[in-house]
Amino acid sequence: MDLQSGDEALAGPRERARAKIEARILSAAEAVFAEHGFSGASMSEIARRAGIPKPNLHYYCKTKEELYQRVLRRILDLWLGTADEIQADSDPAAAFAHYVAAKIDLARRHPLASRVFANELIHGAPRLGDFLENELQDWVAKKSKVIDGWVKAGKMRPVDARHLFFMLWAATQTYADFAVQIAAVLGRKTLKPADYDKAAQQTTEIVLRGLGLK
Amino acid sequence: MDLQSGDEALAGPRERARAKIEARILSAAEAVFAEHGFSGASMSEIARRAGIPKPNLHYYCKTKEELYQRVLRRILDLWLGTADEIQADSDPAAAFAHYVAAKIDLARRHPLASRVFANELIHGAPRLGDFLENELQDWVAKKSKVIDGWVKAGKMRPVDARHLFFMLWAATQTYADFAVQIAAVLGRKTLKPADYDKAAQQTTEIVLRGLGLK
DNA sequence: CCAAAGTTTGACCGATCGATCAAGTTTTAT
DNA sequence: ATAAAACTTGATCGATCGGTCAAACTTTGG
Repeated sequence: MDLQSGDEALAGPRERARAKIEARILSAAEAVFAEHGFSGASMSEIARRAGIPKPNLHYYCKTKEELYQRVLRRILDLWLGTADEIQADSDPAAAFAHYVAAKIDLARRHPLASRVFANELIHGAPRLGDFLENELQDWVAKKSKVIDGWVKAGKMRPVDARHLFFMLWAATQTYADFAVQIAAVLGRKTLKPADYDKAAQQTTEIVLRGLGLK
Repeated sequence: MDLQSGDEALAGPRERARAKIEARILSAAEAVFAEHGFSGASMSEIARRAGIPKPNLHYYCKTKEELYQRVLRRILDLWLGTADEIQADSDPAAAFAHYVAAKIDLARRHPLASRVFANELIHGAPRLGDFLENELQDWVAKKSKVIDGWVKAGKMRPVDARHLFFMLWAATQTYADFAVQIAAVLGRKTLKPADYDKAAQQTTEIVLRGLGLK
């Protein structure tokens, strides 16, 4: 037998199995939290959806609170990861078009994450810690300076950058958070790729024109 | 039965007392449902906030489900009651400006109602019945025809009316549903009247210009 | 090989939930 | 006045919740 095989030293079967099951747990938890909210979600259902007994779930995540925090953290990092295209030397029109497209794409590819975050906000963000006051505020301040610069340079119409972000966030994330409503109005069971494309196109059109960029 | 319901001024002291306590119950329930969602809300807390013992609450509303439905109904009627200004013979610019202002005003004056509704949508609208497929779809179809008419008459740029409504709903209701986030970014504890005014002004500005109405 | 560490699981606990009951009090109709 | 109807409330129920425990099983390191 190959006792000297080095593969296992880097990532033994146990470590790999643990990573795999933790991923299944976080995925199941995200889905259940998105569907039922924190209070409505039960550890039993999360365990069932993850395919493990409930005490086993508590072995990996001591409390429901800790599990929720881990799910939430992953979502916040996903959230802050967008809008790299809003830079001082970017072309405003292209940057906003790219940002809207990226946000709509996020709503399409990660609707559950968006819903967990939205649910947290709706209920007053009791488990968000200081994310809003620190990380998010800093993020907005940084990006707002860029936009203010564009305005001062005469590249776009004067605008309150923070309220502009509120509008962009709302207009894009609504396709994840309120997909049920949108699908019903459009007469569908679920949203189709063409719906997201149309959303991105029209939102971009209105916003660019509204900012004097088209 | 010689008594016709509906007119509280002509009703006896008992009817008036009942109307009063039922209003207190619905108000308390709306607040608790908005804060904790359906699952997270407890009949005990609703009773406590309404100032009555729990069994008394069950006397007026047999089940938590029934109480929630009554709260929800009131909200849906409030929701459908806006946008009377979107009529074929209206001026598009004035109509949209009025609609945005009315929606922002609704977010300011009834944030709890908006949050209960948003919470319901986020979790897949399991208790909305056929509201989305019937009442709301009809509402949107009617208003969309008006907008399509404006487009055909060359009064505004071509636009998908339904996606336009999704954008307007999102951009306005975000000031109710995600007020915590917006307040944090703006560095406030709660939103000020000036914040809502600025939101209405800038949203109107961008939308009108985006639709070629300014 | 063996003992320690890591992992899995059925059974179970106290707390809280929505809901009910039965015995009260108050109001209404006659 | 009186009985029926409407309303109030402390006590309590079964169900479900988050979480724990102890006994098993599996993998790891020496």
